[in-house]
Amino acid sequence: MAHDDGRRVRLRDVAERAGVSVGSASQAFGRPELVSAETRKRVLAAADALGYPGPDPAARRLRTGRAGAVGLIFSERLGYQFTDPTAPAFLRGIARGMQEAPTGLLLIPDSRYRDEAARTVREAAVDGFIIYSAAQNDPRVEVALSRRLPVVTVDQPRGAATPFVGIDDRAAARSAAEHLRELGHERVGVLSFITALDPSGTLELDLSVERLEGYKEGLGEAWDPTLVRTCRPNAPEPAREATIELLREPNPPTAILAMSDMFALGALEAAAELRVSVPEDLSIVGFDDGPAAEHATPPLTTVAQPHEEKGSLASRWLMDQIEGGAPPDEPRAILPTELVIRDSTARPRGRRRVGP
Amino acid sequence: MAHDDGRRVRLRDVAERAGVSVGSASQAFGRPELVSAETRKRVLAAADALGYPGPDPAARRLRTGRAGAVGLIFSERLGYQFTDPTAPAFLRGIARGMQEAPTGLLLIPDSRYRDEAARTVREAAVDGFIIYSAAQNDPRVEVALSRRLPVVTVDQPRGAATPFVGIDDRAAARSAAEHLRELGHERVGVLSFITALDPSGTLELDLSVERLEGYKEGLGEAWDPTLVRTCRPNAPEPAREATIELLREPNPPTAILAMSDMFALGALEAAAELRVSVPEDLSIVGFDDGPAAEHATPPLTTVAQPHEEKGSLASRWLMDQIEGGAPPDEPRAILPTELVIRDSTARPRGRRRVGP
DNA sequence: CATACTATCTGAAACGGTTCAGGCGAGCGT
DNA sequence: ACGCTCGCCTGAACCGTTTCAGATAGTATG
Repeated sequence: MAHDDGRRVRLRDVAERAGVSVGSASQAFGRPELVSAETRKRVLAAADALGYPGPDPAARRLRTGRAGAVGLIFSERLGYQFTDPTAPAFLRGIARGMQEAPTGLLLIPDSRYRDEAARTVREAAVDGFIIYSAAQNDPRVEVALSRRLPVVTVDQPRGAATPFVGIDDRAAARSAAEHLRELGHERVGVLSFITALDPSGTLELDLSVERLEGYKEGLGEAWDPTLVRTCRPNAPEPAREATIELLREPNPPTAILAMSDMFALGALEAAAELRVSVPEDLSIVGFDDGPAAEHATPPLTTVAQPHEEKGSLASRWLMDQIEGGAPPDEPRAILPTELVIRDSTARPRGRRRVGP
Repeated sequence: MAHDDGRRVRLRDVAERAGVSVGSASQAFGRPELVSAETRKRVLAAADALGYPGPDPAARRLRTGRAGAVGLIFSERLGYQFTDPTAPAFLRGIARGMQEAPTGLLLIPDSRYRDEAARTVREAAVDGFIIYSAAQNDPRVEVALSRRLPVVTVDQPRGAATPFVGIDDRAAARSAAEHLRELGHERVGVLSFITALDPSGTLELDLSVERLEGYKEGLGEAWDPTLVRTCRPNAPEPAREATIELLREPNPPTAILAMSDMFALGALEAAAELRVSVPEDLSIVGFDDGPAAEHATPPLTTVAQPHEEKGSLASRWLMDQIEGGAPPDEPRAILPTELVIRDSTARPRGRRRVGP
């Protein structure tokens, strides 16, 4: 083989061997309709003989200005976030929104050292970013914005001056709380991501503040701040512990509002452990309606949100910006949520019907 | 602002404004130790004033030859694969293995149109690929290999001449089968990804062939091909249906070997539905030991495999190759598996102890 | 037969950085 | 005062493509 001296094979080498100009060689790969079939064949043959891996993506990108990928900025460290059973649906949505153009998705892990994560964002070869539920002060958000690329924000942070896709967290939470009130519950525990009062407030997600407010509004006079427990991370275990704590109080709650299905699952475990039957002795409402909710025992009453739609809308908007240049007309979508009532909620035991 | 005429701000503009050469401006960003503090400050100030987004990643990459990202080739379409509860652990491992270098992870979705997926692979701006459980004939694999970049294969396909990380699927499956034999089961159903005889054999994963062989070996004379059911996709539902079918046979199996925890979960559902109690009337063995296994009712006996280790080893090997250039000495790691026995398996009911 | 196209190919100019060999003063040892 | 070293900076080459304005030749048109 002629050029097998450790050097990378370049388009120029291929062109040379095929006896055509570099320009033609390039066309042979990228725009077959511009060269004769004969030429194309020769170029391809030469490429094959030389073991040419195809046009270098970086060079192409430099010239064309398109990276063929979008960056996804997650709220938690890569490994951890994927624990969230909600992510798959979201990703599926993204994939659907990008279906047309063959586009890669660059996950940007939040390293323990935030500077590094920010650096990854700064250096990422992408055409745009989707920011998915990031913390208010995440440095990656700022860096992403400073890249002057199209950006779509999902869920968080709400403040950003970019197209936004999300839900009405407050109203959704309120509906969950109202459901419990209507059933007659008067002592309601809350499993929260974080409280407004959390000392490490730096990581604060406004989403959770909204939900907390929603719970409070929906609960009305039944709202009791002493029954609020903060759980982290978003997994069953911390919720299990918190629930056990709540159930062991002298005057335990008859219902639990969980900010995620994961928390609800933890609460379910706690109840089973303490032989408290759900929903007879304890009602539980989750949030998310992830895949597990339906299959829990008992099936979970929970707030359903359109994870997949969030993803597909976000990526479609992003692709539109990348291709068309212009942001969407109404750059703010608040998607509908729905309280789906299954078997984990009921009237509190011994509760008389309200009325005369 | 001087250059705010729609044109992108280039390093040259920054240098000009700061009154230094392009070279110095570049150093100011990339290698601060090579310029005086004074110069650096001026450059940064100029960049700030001009709204310079930082060095263009594509240009940098073209010059330096490093992309700062690795590609991950999945076995299923982007959206779907993440349904596999095993993926998070694997991803976590990858993230851990890449911790040092700030590196992105480019997910390469398998489009419905395979050519497109292959094109994404060909054009991806990455320094290497991790192939994770891809089908034998997946065109993306071939394309990835032809890019002449470092590659590490995980689980699948086994044939590839690249460093490989996996488990001994056959031995693992065998241990599961032997466990049932030791308990005294003689009719054992199998829920398989696919059979060797599958007509659409094009997608065949050798992994599942190995497992099937392992089951067969472990079951010995109890092996009965008529009790093998093929389920797809890897989710509870198809397994549920298959199990119901099996249980309704005239002479139903007393145990089930499932090739994944998802299948085992489906079997569990089927049993509950038919009021067949587990493990008394039906033993079930899963595969994977994903997060759900432990929390299933009853907790699942299953083959545990080190998902996270697979990820971290693969990414470490890949990074080593990217950085050092040389593949690992022993480019083949078979990680240990373990049969973890929980409560979904027991002696078949009415089964007399073996002996005189 | 001259003219106007059409089809195809060529060559060179970007694209936006990074790197590196040198140049230029200033400080230092003697 | 001389020669060195050292720190800092400049300028130009180069990374591997794509694109685009011509050049060329062959073909259809009038």
